Amino acid sequence: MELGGSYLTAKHRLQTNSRSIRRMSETVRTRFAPSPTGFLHVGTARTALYSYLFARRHGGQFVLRMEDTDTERNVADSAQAIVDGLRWLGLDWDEGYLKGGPHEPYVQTQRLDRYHAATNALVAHGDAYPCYCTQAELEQRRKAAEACGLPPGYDGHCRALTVEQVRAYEAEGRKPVVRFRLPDEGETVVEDLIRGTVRFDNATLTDFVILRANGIPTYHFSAVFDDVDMAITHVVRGEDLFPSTPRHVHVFRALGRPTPPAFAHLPLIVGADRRKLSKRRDRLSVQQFQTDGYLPEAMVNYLALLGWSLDDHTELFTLTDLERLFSLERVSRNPAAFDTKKLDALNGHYLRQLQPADFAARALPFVHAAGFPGAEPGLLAEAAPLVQERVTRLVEVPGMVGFLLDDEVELDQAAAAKVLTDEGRAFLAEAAKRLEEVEPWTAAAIEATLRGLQEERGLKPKTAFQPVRLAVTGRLVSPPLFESMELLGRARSLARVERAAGLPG
RNA sequence: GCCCCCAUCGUCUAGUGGCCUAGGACACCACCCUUUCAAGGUGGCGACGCGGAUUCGAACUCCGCUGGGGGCACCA
Repeated sequence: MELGGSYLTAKHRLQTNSRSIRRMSETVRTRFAPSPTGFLHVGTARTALYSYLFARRHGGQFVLRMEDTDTERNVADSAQAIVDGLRWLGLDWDEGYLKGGPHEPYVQTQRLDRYHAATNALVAHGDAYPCYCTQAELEQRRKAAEACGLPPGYDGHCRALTVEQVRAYEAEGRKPVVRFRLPDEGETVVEDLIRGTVRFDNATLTDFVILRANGIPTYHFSAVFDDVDMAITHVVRGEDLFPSTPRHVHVFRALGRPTPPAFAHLPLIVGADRRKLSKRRDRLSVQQFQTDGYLPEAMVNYLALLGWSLDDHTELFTLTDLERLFSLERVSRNPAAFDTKKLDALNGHYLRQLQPADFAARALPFVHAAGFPGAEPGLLAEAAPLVQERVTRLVEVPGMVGFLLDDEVELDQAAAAKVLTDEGRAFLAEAAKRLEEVEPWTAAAIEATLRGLQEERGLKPKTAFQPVRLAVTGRLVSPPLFESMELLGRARSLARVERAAGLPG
């Protein structure tokens, strides 16, 4: 690209670039445009969800675009991590990154030639101009302005440079940026689907950089350019971008789209401390929730509820439900605090709803990772009904089924001291004998036998059964006892009961 | 400092002038069920930030205040 003198000579107004005129098509097109600077953040994920849902609800298209113009902050593999997160949540995109489509490429650093052509045209048209101010100069003037109580924005220093001034700067070896020229007077109106009509006084808006000295555009330009180029009809994004929207409105206009897309600025998600979610304080990445044992169904449901509601009582939604019911009109305007408790409750709900085989399949990786590489899905599926209503997250499953997987269980010492009294051990000894006779080895038969013995001895159920539970599972808290014994099998159950019976009190 | 947004139980929210002595969910507490832990059931605790104005009547409208959040980069 060329900068400098060429801008000054092209004083005539260019014909509006026909490519940038793109009527709002009837089909809704939304996009999710993350920066590959890390993992998929829960706040970002919610933005993606709402954007996706809005497109689906209206039979439109959902586009995935990578905004990697801050090359300093790009993190290797993070685009893939974001994609993985979206796929895990079940948010499929119709075109874009990794999928291609009519507006390729969908990675901004691969679109530099387009941005250059467009910024050149903007300069020629008078909507933008090269600026040679150095960072140090800007900083100095900003401070001076602030000292006088003036806004810290750009002061328009390079707005009307003479040819001589430009030559002088060029001779110094300065590399210019390109700034977008904003009106000094009047007001800019932003129409927002969630916030309504907001007016900004143009006097508070200052010229901003759209092309860096290194030839890479800034977000405020590339995002707008691509939204025009990709025929995006609805921009759904976080509220943090709301104050930048008047700038964008002007760039849309300059790019030949006098009516910008519809905007929907979502309220921010804040932490339990009501402050912006922070990588340091909060668990933020969708992947982290995945490895902590949350189900995508729960995550989607929770995120949907975090700033949106259907009515005064419906709380459970599948992604498919949401694709039918979601609406931006019902998005809340106040920032929502991320509350893990509610997520936990939803996760427990969805965990309990899973078919045993499905539950087993989802829990298996967690069981394997917890030190039971030999665990079989079949056994897990059998144990599922006992475990499902007792866990909140998948990571808790191994702890619950460990006694079925370990050849030997280690008895909780404190529990043993409490429960393996003389009375308890006597019960265990007799129980072992009777258990040998139980036929068939089913929970019902085991229960009948043990309950018979307990009543015979005049013991309270607790006094009788807690020692058995400890013997069989190693703990005083476990899945239902008789069902567990059935699953464990006669041989292992008996061995454990006998062993505990013989232990010294 | 300047600009913008927001304001109902601890949290997510319903509520768009009378249906509200403000509804639901999560959390919490109690009870029931029960061999443990859960799950489930029943009940309870718990909110319209403050001050004006409009109105016969304000959670709902308007103004001010207070409080919270966001933004003012060659980050997005």
